[in-house]
Amino acid sequence: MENPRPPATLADVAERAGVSRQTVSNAINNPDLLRADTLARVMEAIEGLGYTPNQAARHLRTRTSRLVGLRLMPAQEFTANMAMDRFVRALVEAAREVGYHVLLFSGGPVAEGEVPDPLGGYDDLFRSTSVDAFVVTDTYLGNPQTVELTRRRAPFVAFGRPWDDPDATHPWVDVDGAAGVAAATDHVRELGHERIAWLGWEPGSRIGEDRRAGWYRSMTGHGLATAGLEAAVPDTVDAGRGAAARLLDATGPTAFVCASDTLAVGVLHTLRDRGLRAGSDVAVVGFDDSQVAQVMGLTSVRQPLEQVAVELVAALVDVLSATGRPTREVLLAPTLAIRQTSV
Amino acid sequence: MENPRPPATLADVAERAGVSRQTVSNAINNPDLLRADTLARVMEAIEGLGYTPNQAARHLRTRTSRLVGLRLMPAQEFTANMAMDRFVRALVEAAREVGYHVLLFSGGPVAEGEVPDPLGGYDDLFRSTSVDAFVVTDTYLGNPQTVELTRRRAPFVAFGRPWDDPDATHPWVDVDGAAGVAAATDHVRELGHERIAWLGWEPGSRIGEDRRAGWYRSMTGHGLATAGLEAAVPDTVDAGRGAAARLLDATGPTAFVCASDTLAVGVLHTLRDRGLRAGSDVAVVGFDDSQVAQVMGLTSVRQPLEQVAVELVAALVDVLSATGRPTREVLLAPTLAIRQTSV
DNA sequence: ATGAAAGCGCTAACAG
DNA sequence: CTGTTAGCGCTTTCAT
Repeated sequence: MENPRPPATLADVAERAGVSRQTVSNAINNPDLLRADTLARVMEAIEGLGYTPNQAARHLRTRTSRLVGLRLMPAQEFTANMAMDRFVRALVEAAREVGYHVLLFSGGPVAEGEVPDPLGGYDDLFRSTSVDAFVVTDTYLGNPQTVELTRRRAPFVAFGRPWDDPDATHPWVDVDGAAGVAAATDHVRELGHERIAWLGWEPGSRIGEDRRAGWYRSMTGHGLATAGLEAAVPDTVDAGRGAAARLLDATGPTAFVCASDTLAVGVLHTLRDRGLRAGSDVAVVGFDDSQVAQVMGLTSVRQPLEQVAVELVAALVDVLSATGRPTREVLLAPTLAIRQTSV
Repeated sequence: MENPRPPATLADVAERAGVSRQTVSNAINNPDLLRADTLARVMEAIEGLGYTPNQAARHLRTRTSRLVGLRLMPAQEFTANMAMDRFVRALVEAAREVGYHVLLFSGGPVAEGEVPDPLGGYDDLFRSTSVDAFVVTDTYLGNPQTVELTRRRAPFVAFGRPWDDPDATHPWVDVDGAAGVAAATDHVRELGHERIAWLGWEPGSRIGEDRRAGWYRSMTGHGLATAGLEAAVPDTVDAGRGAAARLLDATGPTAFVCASDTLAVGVLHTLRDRGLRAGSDVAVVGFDDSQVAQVMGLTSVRQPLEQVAVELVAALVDVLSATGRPTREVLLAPTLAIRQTSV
C-alpha cells in the first residue's frame, strides 16, 4: 500500500523548477508575465508533480470561492420539477465553462403548514464566504429573497422576473410564458381551429396569469371570441379532466391550450372518455414539455432552459466582475414541441 | 448606501468578549471546554457582531471542505432522469443534516460518439481539495470511476453495486431491483394472474438482468411457467408497444411486469389499441414510479431514494471519520406504488 | 522578468 | 479552563 504522500504545493513546484514560489503562481495566473523558457520549465514541473493549486488557500487569499449557490426547494409543483432537473444540468454546464461550480443547499425542513423561511440557508452560506453568489429560482413565490439578498449585498441573479417589485435592480432571466402560449394558440389556429379554449390555473399565480395573457392576446388579435372558452382550476390531472368535460359540454371548443402538461393530460383523459381522438378531433397543447408530454405524444411549450442557464451565468459574471455594465434583464421565447395531439 | 464593512473575524469577537481568539474558536468547536459564563459571554459577542466563521480559512486549516461532489451525467436513460431529481433533493437534505453541502459538477461536454471520460472532473476537484469526498452514481456504466478513485485514495461512496468487481471494498448503497420486481410479480399473481409476462431490456445491463431475475424467481418459485412470456427490447415506448403486441398474440399473457415505466406505457398503448382495459383486463406494472406513472395511473416499483441518500451520507461520515468500521454495503428494498393498472 | 516579505482567518499543539 | 505560538498554501504588495 503506497503511502499517500501529501499533494504537491507551490513551493514544491518552485523548488523543482528552480524558481521562486511567486513565479510559479504567476505561471498559473499570469502566464504572460513569464519568459517563454521559464514558463516552460515551470509547466513541466507542474506536470511532473501533478500539481493542482489548493483551492482553500486560494479562496482564503482571494476571497472568492468560485462557487454559486442554488437552493433546492422542498419539491415544487408537479410540472416544475421536471424543468428543474433540466435546468440544474444546464446551469452546472454553463457554470463550468466560466470556471464555477454549483453548490446545492436547502432551506432545511419545513414544518407541516409552515411557510418556508425565504432566506433559509442563504445568509450563512454567504457570510461564511462559502459561495460568491446565488442563483435564485423561486421568484414565483413572490420575492422576499431578492429583497433581502439585495439588502445584504449578496450578489445574485434570478431566474424569474421580479413580478412584484418594479423597482428591483438585480439581473434576471425569464421565459416569456405569454409568448409561448400565444405561439401555441397561433399554431392550433393555423390548423384551422377557432374555438380554442384556455385551461389555466386559479388566479394568484403571476406565471399563470402571464400564460393566460398569451392565449387571450392571440385570440383577440385574430378576432376570435374568448367568452365561455376558459376555465381556471388547480394543477391536477383530475381538475383538468373535469374542466375539459365542462367546457366541451358548454361551448364545444375544438382545441385546448393548457397552462401545464398536467392539465393537458386531464384533457386527454376526457377526450378518451368520450371517444374523441386527440389531434384529429380535438387539438391539445400543454406546457413544459415534460416527460409525460414526450411519452404521450402531447404537443407542448418548451422552455429554453439551456439558454436560460447560459444567460444567468453571463449575468453572474457581470455581477461578480462589477463592470459598471447595465443590469441584464433577459426575456427568452419558448419553443413549441409539436406532437400528435395537434395535427 | 451603507458601507459594506468587512465581516467580523474571530479576533473581533475575541476582543469584544475580552478573551483570546483560541477561546472563541473553542466556543464554536468545543463548547464543553469553556466555563459556562465565558461561553455565554463569547456567544453574546458572536451574536452581537453577527459573526460567521470564514469557511475558506477553516478549510485551509482543517483540510476539509465539508463538501461532497456529485457528478451530473449528460442525461441518462429516460427513466433514470426522474429518479435523479428526487435523489439529488434527498441527498442535499441528508447531507445538510450532518453539515455537508453538495457540489455539483459535470465531466464536461462529450463529443458526439465519444465515450465520456469516466474520471472527468473527479480528479481536479479532489486534488484541489475542493471536496472531501464523492457520491458516485453512475456505476451502472461499469465502474472505472470507483477503481480509479480507490487508486487515488479519494474517499467516495457509491449508489449502485460494484457489479463487475467482486473485490471492491468501497461502501455502497443500492436498491434491490430483483426484490422490487418480485414483489410486483407477486402482487399481480395475488390478483389472480398466472400468465405474467416480463418486458425487459436487451441483455448487457446488469440492472436489467437483476430486475428480470426478480420476475423469474417469483414465477418459478410459485410453479408458474415462464416460457414464451418474455421479451427484451430497447427502452422506448414504441418498442414496448410492439413487444406487448407480439406477446399478446403469441402466448396471451394477462399481466405485464416491465423493466421501466417507459416500456409499461408502451404496453398501455397496445392495450388501448386492442380495446383492452388496463387493470381489469390486463394488469401492468412499471418501474421507477416516474411522473408518467403517476399521471397515467400506472402501478410502479418505487425506489426508496430518500433512504438511499440517508444511507449514503451515513457511509460518507464513516469513510471520512476513518473509524475502522466495516465497509457499509446496503441493499434496500423498493416499494410498490399500486394504481389503477393493477386491480 | 523575477524574488522577498507579509498576511488572509482559522485551529492544532502546547504552555500555563 | 485559557492564552501563546505557529503555520495551513496561496497571492498581493513592493523591491530588484
